[in-house]
Order: sequence, then C-alpha cells, then structure tokens
Amino acid sequence: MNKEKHGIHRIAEMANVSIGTVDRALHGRGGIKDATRKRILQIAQQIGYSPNLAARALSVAKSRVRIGVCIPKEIHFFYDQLWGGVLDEEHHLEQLGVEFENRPVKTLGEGDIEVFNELVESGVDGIVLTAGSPKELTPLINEAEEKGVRVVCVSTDAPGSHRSSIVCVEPHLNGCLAGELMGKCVAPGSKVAVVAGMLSTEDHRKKTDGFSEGFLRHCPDGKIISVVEGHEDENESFQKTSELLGRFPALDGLYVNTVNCLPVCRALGARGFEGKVKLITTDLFAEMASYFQKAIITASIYQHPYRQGQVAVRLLADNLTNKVHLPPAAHLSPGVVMSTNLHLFREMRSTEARPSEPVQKGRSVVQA
Amino acid sequence: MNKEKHGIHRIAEMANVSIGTVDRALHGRGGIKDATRKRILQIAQQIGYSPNLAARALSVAKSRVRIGVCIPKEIHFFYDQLWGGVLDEEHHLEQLGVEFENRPVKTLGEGDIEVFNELVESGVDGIVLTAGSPKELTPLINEAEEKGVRVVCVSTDAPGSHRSSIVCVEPHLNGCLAGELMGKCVAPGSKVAVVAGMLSTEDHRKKTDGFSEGFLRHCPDGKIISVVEGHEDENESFQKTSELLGRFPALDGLYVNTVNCLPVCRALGARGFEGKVKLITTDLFAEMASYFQKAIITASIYQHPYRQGQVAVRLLADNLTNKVHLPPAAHLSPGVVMSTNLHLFREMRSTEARPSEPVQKGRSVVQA
DNA sequence: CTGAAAGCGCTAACAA
DNA sequence: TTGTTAGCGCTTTCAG
Repeated sequence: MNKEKHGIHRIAEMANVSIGTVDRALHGRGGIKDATRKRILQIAQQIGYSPNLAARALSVAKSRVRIGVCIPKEIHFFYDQLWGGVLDEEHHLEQLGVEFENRPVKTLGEGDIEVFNELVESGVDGIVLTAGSPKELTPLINEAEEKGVRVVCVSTDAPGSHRSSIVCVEPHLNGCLAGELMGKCVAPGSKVAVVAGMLSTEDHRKKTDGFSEGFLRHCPDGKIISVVEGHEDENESFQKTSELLGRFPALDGLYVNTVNCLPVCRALGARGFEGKVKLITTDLFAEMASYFQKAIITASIYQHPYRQGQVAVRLLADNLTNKVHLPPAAHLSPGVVMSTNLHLFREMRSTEARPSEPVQKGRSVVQA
Repeated sequence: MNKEKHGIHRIAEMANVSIGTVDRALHGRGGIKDATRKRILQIAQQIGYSPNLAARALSVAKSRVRIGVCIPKEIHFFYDQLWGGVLDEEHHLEQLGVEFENRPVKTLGEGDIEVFNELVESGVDGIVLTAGSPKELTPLINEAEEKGVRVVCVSTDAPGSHRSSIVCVEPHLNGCLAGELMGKCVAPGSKVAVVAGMLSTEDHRKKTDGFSEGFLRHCPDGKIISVVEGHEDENESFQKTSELLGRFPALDGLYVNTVNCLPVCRALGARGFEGKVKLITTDLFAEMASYFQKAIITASIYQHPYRQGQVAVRLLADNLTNKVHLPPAAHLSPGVVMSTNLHLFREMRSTEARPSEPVQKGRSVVQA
C-alpha cells in the first residue's frame, strides 16, 4: 500500500531522508552534508523534479511579495490601456500571493518623485514606474536598487539610472519604423513633414530622429521639409498643420509623433488633402477610426500599451517570486495599424464592463 | 489576541458560520439555507473577497486538469514557434497543477485523427488542436464537446464544428492586410501578382481572396494580373516566379501567401528586380533577414505563432481551472515586419539554450 | 547535520 | 442545513 508520493516527499523517500533535508539541498541552504546534497540533487535531476509553485506561494503567503506601481492616471488613450494590462496581470498574480500598491499620478512626471519615495518607504520589494522626471528620479532609483528594491521602468525610461529593466517600444525605433513605412508608401523624391509634440521632450525628439533616419534610408531622394511642434495643443496643432499645408501644397507625407493626431486629421480634411498626403500617426484611440475609414490616416504606429503594462508587471513579479532572471530591457515591436486590422485592437472595442462579481472569474487573454 | 484571519476563514468568522458553509455559499452548492447564503455573499462582497488560487490549485491537485495538445512537429518555421508558446505556457501552468499531454503529429493533418481520438480516450479535459483535416475531425470534435471535452483550435480551424474556441490570425484578414499594404506601397494603376501555395487549400485561397479585396480597395485602378501556385516546392516556386517576371516585366508588386518565399526572393534577385517589385511575404524565419536588408522584401505579414500557442493554452487552462468564459474566437492582429523592426522578432534571435537546471527557474516573458 | 511538525487557504468527504 | 477534518506540497521553526 505504498501510496505514490509527490514532489519533495518523493525525493525524500527515494533518498531516505526527511523533506527538511531535501529542502535544504534544493535551496543550497547550509547545514547539510555535501554527500547528502549531491545524492538528493542527483535524484531530483533524475525524476525531473520541478517545484509546485502553488504550494510554494501558499506556504510563503505570510512573507508576501509587494510591488508598487506608479503610472499616470489619465483616462484617455495610452495610459488607460497601460493600466489595463497592469491591472489584469495584477489580478492574476494576486491570486498567487503577490500584493500590489497602486499609486497613480495625475500626469506623466507630476508628483512621481513623492510617490516613488513613499513606495520605497513603505517597504515594497519592487516598483513599476513610468519615469516622467528621469533626472530627479535617477538618484532615487539608484538608492532604491542599492537597498534591493527592483525598479522596472515602463514606457518611459530613466536611461542613466540603475533600474533593473525597461519595458517599452524604443522611441527611435518607433520613429524609424514610421519612416520606413512612409518611405515605402510615397514615391522617390517625395517631400514629407513631421508634426511633433515638443522637441525638448526626449521621446519626441528621438521619434523625430528615428523617422528621419528611416525615411531617408527607404525613400530615395526623399526630403523632410519641416518639423513643427504642436505642443499637444489642439488649436496650435490644427493651425500649424494648416499653415504647413498652405506653404507646401505639394506635400506627400506627414508623420505625427504624438497621440494628438485629431487636429492634424481635421486640417487635412478641411483643406481637401485626404488621400493626397500620406498620414502616419502614433498610438490609437476610438476617435481615429473614422479617419482610417476615410483614408486620411494611412497607418498608425501602435505601442502596445496594454502589453507593456502586462509584461512589466509579470517580469517583475516573476523575478521577485521565482528568482527568474530580469532582462535589462524588453523592447516590444510596435504594431502597424491600418484600416484592415483596426478593429482587432483593444482601443476599438466598446469598453466592456468590468465584471462585478466578488467571487472568482478571471479575465480573458489579450488579443492585440 | 484575535489573530487576523484570511479569506474564507475571515468570512466564516464574520458570518458566524464554519468555513464549510462559506464554501457552499461561494460555490452555489446545495444544502444551505438561502438566508445564510445571502448573508455570506453579502459579506464576501463587502470585504472584496477573492479566492486564493494557489490554495485552490493546491487543494484540488488530485483531481488535476489535463490538457492534450496536438500540433505539428515540424522543426522549422511556424510550428516551432507555436510549440514554443505552448510549452512556455505549459511550464507556467504545470506549476499550478495543470497537466499536459503533448502529442505532436508529423505534419499538419498527418495522423491528427488518431491522436485526437487517443486524447479523448485517455480522458483529457480539454484539447488544443491544429485541425489539419477539418472535415474528418469535425464529427469527432462535436462528439468530444458533447462529452464535455473542450476543444480549442489554434492556427488552423475546423470552422463547421462545435469547437469551443479558435485562436488564429484570420486568413482572409491576413491577406487583406497584405493587400492594403501593397495597395499603399505601389502607385495607382499598378499591376501585382500572387504566389500562393495551392488554391485548393482553404487557408491559401482565403488569403488570396483577402489580398485581392484589400489591394483593390486601396490601390485605385490596381490590377491583379496573375495568381500562380508554388505547391510549397522550391523549384516550382522559383520557376514559376521567373516565368512570371519574364511575362510581366512591368510587374509592380508580388505577394507570397505561404512561408515559402525564399525561391521567390531568389528569382527576384536573379532577374535584377530587387527594389522594382514590392514583395510582401508571409511569416518569418532567420534566412529571410538578408532579403530584408537587400530591400528585396518590403514587408512580411507575421502571424505571431508563439503568441497563438500561448493564448490557446492559457485560454483553455483558464477556462478549465477557473471557469473563465471561453471566447468563441481570439483573432490576433497580424504584425507587419519591416527591416526596422525585424530584429525584435523571436525568429531573429539566436536559439537560446533551454535551461537545464532541475530546480526552479522560469522562462522570461515574450516580446514579439 | 537531520528530523518532525505546524501552517499557508482551500476543497471535499464525512459527521452531526 | 451546518460543522469538522484531512490533506494538497512547500517553507520554516524548533528539537534532537
């Protein structure tokens, strides 16, 4: 009647030791004869032992892993989706014993220093952060990392710091892809322009540079005739775009760097440029749909905000709970949105009501 | 000294009942007074109870969920990656008590009937399947579903069957996106052609139709002048492409439907058509890299095989273990690969050695 | 150096 | 209709 045992019990039985000893061997804890350890490891190897994470999570439930999250709270567009990914993954991990401390900031860089400090004070084991104020954050991040607090930046980096990892679409690459696509969509020798947010922002500058690089490489004799700054302002963007179109009626392409593409679309529409000027935008939100249909927008470069959030949280949690190696960077490939695949992106689905049941029920998996 | 209790114990304490009763209330099991249930649910709601999945998984570890997987085993290209996603997700879930029965078939449709039957016989709770022989499989799938075995198709569908879900990039949409991209990359009035596998295959036919639709919608006065079948044969593909280029020297674009694009690239190169003909391909593998660099390939439509595998397994496991709703379909948006983002795809990374340690160590998260 | 035992939160079988 | 109890596999503490 030898009941079939599992896991560490089985190993213990086979090695004629107690589970305590097996545990010590498996974890390289001290206080065990080297011969016994070898023998046990041997057996573990042999039967292909791999620990039951559920049991482990359950067992160590008291000394729970805590993760702090500091991301902007803006309800529209990008950060909304970023939070979506974060929260869904949190939901999953909470069931495995990981605890989360969500500390949204109003907008990127607004109060993130304070929040970051609070998080560290409160003794979290790791922090997921959009580094809105990289300069000021850097010393704090370094300090935290020194204390053993793992910091993972998401979407916006603090490049000079010792953060453990960054999850993002590289701005340069983002622009570069837009440039390549533009270069392939317009005829050789075409003239294109860029509408950026403000070039003092590193992200926007890098995207602009990337675009330039990609475009010039893929459009023989192409020219970038102007880079204007919209400063994320509706009116300014509209005005400057109109002006641009007035000055260069032969414009062949336009790249919008930021999420703020609606005024540009309107300007294009108002001056009858639809179809004539290839417009490549950035990010995605519901109101853009009609401009895709009207063929005003040729394509948009999608930064997978949902996935960024998901990946950041998961990487950090995996590292903290299972000691899984944290890659220094997880660079996602941006998506290309066109009218054909538009409807497959989360942003285009009617906002599903969050389930309200208190009991079980998880979330479904992501598509795009 | 009232120690802080957790989960169902806390609820039990607050409601002055035993944990058994709480369990009954939470699970809608019979044998409980309606008033008590209401009260308990009320409290659960109030304290925002959500079950500890680790504990649950651990507890029900005996009546384990078993999932069978039947996918082609081809080591190159697509199915390799598909397996990658499947295995990584399995790895994750195994630690949570889910068991897997991997039954690779040689090639798509080869012996899948037998394997499927075996899997059902062996009493699995769910099956992940590439339905290579949809016709013959359909009645079996229906039978299985009737017995309560959840079948999730991945990549290749059995459209007429009652399978619980399908995870894929829709072939029509796939082609359509290629068509749209082509339409936007060539000048109005351009002439393009298609190299398909064989049009008797539903997948290839749908992609071809989709391409046609997308192209004609986005390229004014565009024409599809020819559709040739390469039959997945290197020589035939090369020959037919060369021939095509000879017949239509003014060709502006070429769309390759299947993974088999190398011979087409070579033909294009051999006849000095690089850069002149916009080539859009399907899928991705390492050998394609140089053709991207030489600008022979303009773009490739990527079907995210790794992610398809991941999603399929996760959806099914989530449904089986947590009763999470299974969506009738998970249609992924295909990715657009160009020279800029090429290196971000898994296929382009040197095959990392699998970790061999017996103890812990998980896998890192996916990027593309 | 090693063994024994408690307990993590939950399910399921049995008692009352 | 409700309460009690024995594990699930692992970590951790306390005794040998």
